Amino acid sequence: MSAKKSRIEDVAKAVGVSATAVSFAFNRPDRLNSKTVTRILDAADRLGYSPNPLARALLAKSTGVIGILTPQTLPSIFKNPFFAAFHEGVGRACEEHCLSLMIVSPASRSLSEASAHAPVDGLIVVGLSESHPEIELLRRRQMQFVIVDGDAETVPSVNVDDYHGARQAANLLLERDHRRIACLTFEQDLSSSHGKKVYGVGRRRLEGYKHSFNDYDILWDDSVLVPTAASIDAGAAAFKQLWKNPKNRPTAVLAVADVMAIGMLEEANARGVCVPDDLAIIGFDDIPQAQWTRPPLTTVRQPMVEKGEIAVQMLLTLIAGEPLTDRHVLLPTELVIRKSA
Amino acid sequence: MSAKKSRIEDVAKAVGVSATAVSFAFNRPDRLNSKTVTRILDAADRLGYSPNPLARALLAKSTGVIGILTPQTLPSIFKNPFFAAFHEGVGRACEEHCLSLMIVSPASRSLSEASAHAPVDGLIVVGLSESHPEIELLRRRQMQFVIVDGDAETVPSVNVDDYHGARQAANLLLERDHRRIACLTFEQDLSSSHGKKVYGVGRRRLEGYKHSFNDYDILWDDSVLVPTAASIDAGAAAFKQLWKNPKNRPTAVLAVADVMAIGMLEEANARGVCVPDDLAIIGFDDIPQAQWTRPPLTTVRQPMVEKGEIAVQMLLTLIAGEPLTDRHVLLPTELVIRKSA
DNA sequence: TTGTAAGCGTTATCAA
DNA sequence: TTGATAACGCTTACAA
Repeated sequence: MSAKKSRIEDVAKAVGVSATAVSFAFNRPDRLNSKTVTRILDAADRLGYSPNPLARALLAKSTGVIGILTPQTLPSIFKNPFFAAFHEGVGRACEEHCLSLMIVSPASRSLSEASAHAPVDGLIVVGLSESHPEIELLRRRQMQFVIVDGDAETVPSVNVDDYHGARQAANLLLERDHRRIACLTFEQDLSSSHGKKVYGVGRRRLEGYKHSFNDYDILWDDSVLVPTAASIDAGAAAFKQLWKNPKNRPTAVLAVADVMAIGMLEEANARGVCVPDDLAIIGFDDIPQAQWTRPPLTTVRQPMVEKGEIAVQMLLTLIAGEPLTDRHVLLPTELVIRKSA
Repeated sequence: MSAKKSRIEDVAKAVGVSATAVSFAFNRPDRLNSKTVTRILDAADRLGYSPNPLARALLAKSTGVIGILTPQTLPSIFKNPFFAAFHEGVGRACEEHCLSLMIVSPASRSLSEASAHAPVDGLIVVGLSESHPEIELLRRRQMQFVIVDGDAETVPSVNVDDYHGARQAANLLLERDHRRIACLTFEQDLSSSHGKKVYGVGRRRLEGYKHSFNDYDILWDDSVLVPTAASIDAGAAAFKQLWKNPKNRPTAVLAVADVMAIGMLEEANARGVCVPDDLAIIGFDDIPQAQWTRPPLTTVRQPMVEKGEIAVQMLLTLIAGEPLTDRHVLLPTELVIRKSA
């Protein structure tokens, strides 16, 4: 039915020149007689020819595409406002450098397998630490990449000051005499690989909470932890779980992500539990929605957009083979006090 | 410094076999002595080898990546909640088929130029009609693609019933005796190419408004149109413009996108203008945020997630060379009455 | 069970 | 100003 895609040879034959000439017409028009260029370009247009990007990239060893790799599923990434902001930053930098962006889907495959199939010049890996076995593989394959939101000593990385952000959040609650505080953690925080906690960010936030608890001589008991997926729904579910047993209800909640906090807050509202009087809530991230909840969410702000921009810049200097002035960027966090705590 | 990426030959030499054998070890392990396979895979692992996806794709004529192409900039796409929902649907389908997703950046280039550089198996084109010259090019290049939110008679497309959604929105206002109504339109709606309006969706929504105006014998005057970018900020700016001249203020606003409506609503709130009493507002899309505004936004709902899913499915059958049962999908819209009108 | 050789669609080098 | 030829890194008949 539909004619095959035309190749460089087809154009060459149609015009009566060599393939080289056609290539030149597209890439170095100056090296050809301008009349020839016109003839070639005309024929190309007529035949609907344009150079195969794959063949081109194979030779150039560059596709003009960078990828984002993270263990989460595609739909959950797009549902997550943190990623929206992060992508905005990444997108800004891509735009600036005429790069396209690929969101690599781990799907059923392993991360490294997925990334091995991805025709990208480099990868931004979100939420995985250097010690993760999949990361180890990327490195062995000489893939260029930057870690975002993960522990890294060797590999270039971008992180925010999770620890101090978390301390400020916990301190606010503690100062206000909360003593029964639950923590909504990332699900991965409790899993480990080779005896090391895999997910650096959650661990650092948890450590911040923990140390503040210590300062106030509150004994830390892992039973305060509620592993929660990064979504509104999961936050709502966490509320139900926490509220089930009337004797054991917390007076406050620290969430490692705003989405969880917002889910919890909405569910509390729906059940007639008053925030912050009956339950104080503090989130983390300061996604735009945090301002619009009722009451507005107290949270720890991190520069999500900037994080994305910086990650791309680092990746690009890496790809260019230039030295990085700062291999481990640490961006500040800041407690934003609104009305939920 | 860093050793070059290892190629298939390196592995072959290390093991003392041919490149073919290495290829087989990865792709048809059954065709090789299982011991040989192990030796090869071991060596590959040791050398950090994995097949070059570009070379592979060149041969297979397939990359396992589909692209999304739209005239907007990358950051504005990610800031736009409509795309978040749309991407969620696209992501769901990609996940299901083990596909990765590429967001093609037009950046400074023309759309067709950008897409010509994209190593994808097919494209979902959002917001461009078939008659657009860039689309014409895609087609001539034998690129597989599906149009979303754009007029199409030949090319497969996914759209929602913009016209009737818009009519319902306008009718609600008209029934409630609003007579001075402004319309926030997409910026592209007023531009045209070859004498045809380029952006089908906005045109259809506008036509819906217009016909309802006619039904109520209100004369349509293009001065009610306020071209507005698809962002909260632009919506806020539109409010300022509309409110500038006290004699000319509308009593109601129809926005072709929720983001515009929300920007307008927020700015109205900030200025002490009461919605819906001083100004009624109706949006379009029903993004999640529409429920959380104060007052909650009355709007026209469209199935954004489903739209994305369906677009991918169509694209995949197209790529597979199979016939499409329905080349032009039209999804329903529905007026959601909340409190802003 | 393994290897040889051709080819995927380009671009780079060098010569004409 | 143009063209032959050899890469790029892999897969796949076909042969051994």
